[in-house]
Amino acid sequence: MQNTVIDQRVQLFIETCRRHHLKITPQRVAIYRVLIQSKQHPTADRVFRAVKKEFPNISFDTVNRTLLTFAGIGVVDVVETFGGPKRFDPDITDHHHLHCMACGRIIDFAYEGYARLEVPKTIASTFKVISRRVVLKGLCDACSPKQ
Amino acid sequence: MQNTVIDQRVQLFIETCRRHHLKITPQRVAIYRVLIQSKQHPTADRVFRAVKKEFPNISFDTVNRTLLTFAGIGVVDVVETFGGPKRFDPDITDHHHLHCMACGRIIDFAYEGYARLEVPKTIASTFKVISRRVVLKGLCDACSPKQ
DNA sequence: TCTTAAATAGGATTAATTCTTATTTGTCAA
DNA sequence: TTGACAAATAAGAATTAATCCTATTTAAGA
Repeated sequence: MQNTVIDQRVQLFIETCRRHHLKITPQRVAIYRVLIQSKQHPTADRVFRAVKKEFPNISFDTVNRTLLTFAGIGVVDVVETFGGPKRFDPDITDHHHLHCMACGRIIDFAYEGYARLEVPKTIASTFKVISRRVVLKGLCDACSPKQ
Repeated sequence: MQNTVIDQRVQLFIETCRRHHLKITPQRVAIYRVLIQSKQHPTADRVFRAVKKEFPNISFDTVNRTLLTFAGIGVVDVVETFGGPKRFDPDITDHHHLHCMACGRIIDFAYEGYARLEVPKTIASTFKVISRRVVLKGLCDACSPKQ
């Protein structure tokens, strides 16, 4: 990702924090920077270890709590998983996920064929839908048995 | 669920176990019976507490290990979650999920509009799809703010 | 019935997450 | 610019979820 793009996203992030009366701390900015540059839907521990390079005595709890705070104001998403530690997604635009059952990799994809996954009327009347996503389970290229 | 339906499903379950050379233990049958009668996508702990009524000294580990074994042979599914303990689904037919973000309830629904969630070609060529599901996040009836 | 590998119970261990408390630090108002 | 204060942090303790270890038991095939 380009530096200018990163700075733009950080700027938007800071504005979102202000709107929610969250203090702009260097830790929060560093955590957000790590997040938006990560491709792998990282766990809190992965983010922690990456941020630790810049802030050697940041605590795990700060990273974890911050990620949950970010999720609370909608700047990151907690990704659906099938057990194991929580994983975070800095891409909050509409997209879908492939889960490799072998290596655990989660791969983003967009597909206009799913663009309007309309919700059945019987559901829409009793359930307020906030987000919708197609989740595919399977085997990624690297994990598929080669013949 | 009717007793005859339960017995039929248990019979199929037993046959599946035999096909996979798994021993038919009373614990496994009891765990399976609890599962197919549960509507709430229970955690291992919930299953444990339910089975404990019948087997007062079954161990949590047995229940948990058994559930994972069942998932391995495909008689139950591990459901997608957003953190927290694993949850299990005895319904292995194609269906979709609503997740209430407030109470954590997971609601099954079927919808023929999603019946053929075709996979984009670019994905299908690099990823072997095993299952597909629409995951909706939102608020269930009980948790929606009333006006 | 006998043998044996698989499964279980129970407790210990590890992993993931959250809580507690003393200290520090952004932010807002003066 | 400074001071006050609520919010945020660091560090470690505590909790919850999951897994491992080992001695014992048991289902299933010979």
